[in-house]
Amino acid sequence: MFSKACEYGIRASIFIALNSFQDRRVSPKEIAAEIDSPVAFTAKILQALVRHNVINSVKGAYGGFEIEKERIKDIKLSDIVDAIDGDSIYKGCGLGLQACDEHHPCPMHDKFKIVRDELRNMLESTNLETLALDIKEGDTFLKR
Amino acid sequence: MFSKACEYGIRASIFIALNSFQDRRVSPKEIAAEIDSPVAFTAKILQALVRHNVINSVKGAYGGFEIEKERIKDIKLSDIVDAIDGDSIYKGCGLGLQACDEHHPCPMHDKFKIVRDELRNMLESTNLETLALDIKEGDTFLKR
DNA sequence: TTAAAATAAGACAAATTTATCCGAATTAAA
DNA sequence: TTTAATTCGGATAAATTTGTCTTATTTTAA
Repeated sequence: MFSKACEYGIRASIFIALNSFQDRRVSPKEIAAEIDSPVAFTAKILQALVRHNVINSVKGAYGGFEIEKERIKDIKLSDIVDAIDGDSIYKGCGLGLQACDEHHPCPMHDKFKIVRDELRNMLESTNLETLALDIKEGDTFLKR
Repeated sequence: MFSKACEYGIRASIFIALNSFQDRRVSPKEIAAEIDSPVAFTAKILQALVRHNVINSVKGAYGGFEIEKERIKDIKLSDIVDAIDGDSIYKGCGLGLQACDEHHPCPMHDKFKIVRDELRNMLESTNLETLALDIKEGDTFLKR
């Protein structure tokens, strides 16, 4: 469904949000350990998230990655997916046709549209705050 | 969402079904031309579909690919996806966790489950007959 | 029996994704 | 101002997916 990069990106963003609630910046090393991902690859993904203004980075000693507390509730899963995988997963044609739309539908179009819209709605209505709070409560997990 | 191989596989299967209704066998060349895909790669995918008993092949002169007429309505999209991409797309964890389930859920688990189940239901309730008939009516298309 | 028309299968190549490594740039504290 | 702790960026490599090519095998018809 999502690329590995995107999976790591979502997991990393949740972990960063969780720490930002406590004003803690985290390093790629700490993030990778917590979400069980390759460090250097994770660092690359973090840079992409910084470029897309999903997270912030602070260079130098005592630096690390963070998200402004007030923005945590405004960051949606779709923002992260957009930044890493683009929007084709919840906007494109299920059979990969470039020109697929209502006027020139692929055979799966109508039925796939329902699924795709459900996915889009889910990604656009789920924010980092909600996800981070569940982790905090110990209800959900970021690895295994 | 689906791999290229899977997209080609679905489109090819629909085209084969369409021709099998008229007792016509089709070649990889004809299929690739019709669904706008690379011939040799498509041929590879067809072989995988044969191995998984989704379609039949007949070797030698006057051979080609076909589906027994009576089976067309019994072949579901999920059979094709299973054969080429496996079932992880509509059964696995959205964040790629191996151990994600009700007892050890990832942060997206509950919300993703709804989407995933919708996808599974769609794939399992859509058969080749339905898809082929829409093409026949000129309502839907296999390329562009 | 031979030739032609097909699929089958495996080796190879290109493109993309996933992953690693290293040096440069930046920043805070000593 | 120096040092240590960081992110940033680019080069490289490994793995996977996508795609090509060539040779075998099978089958029908002449």
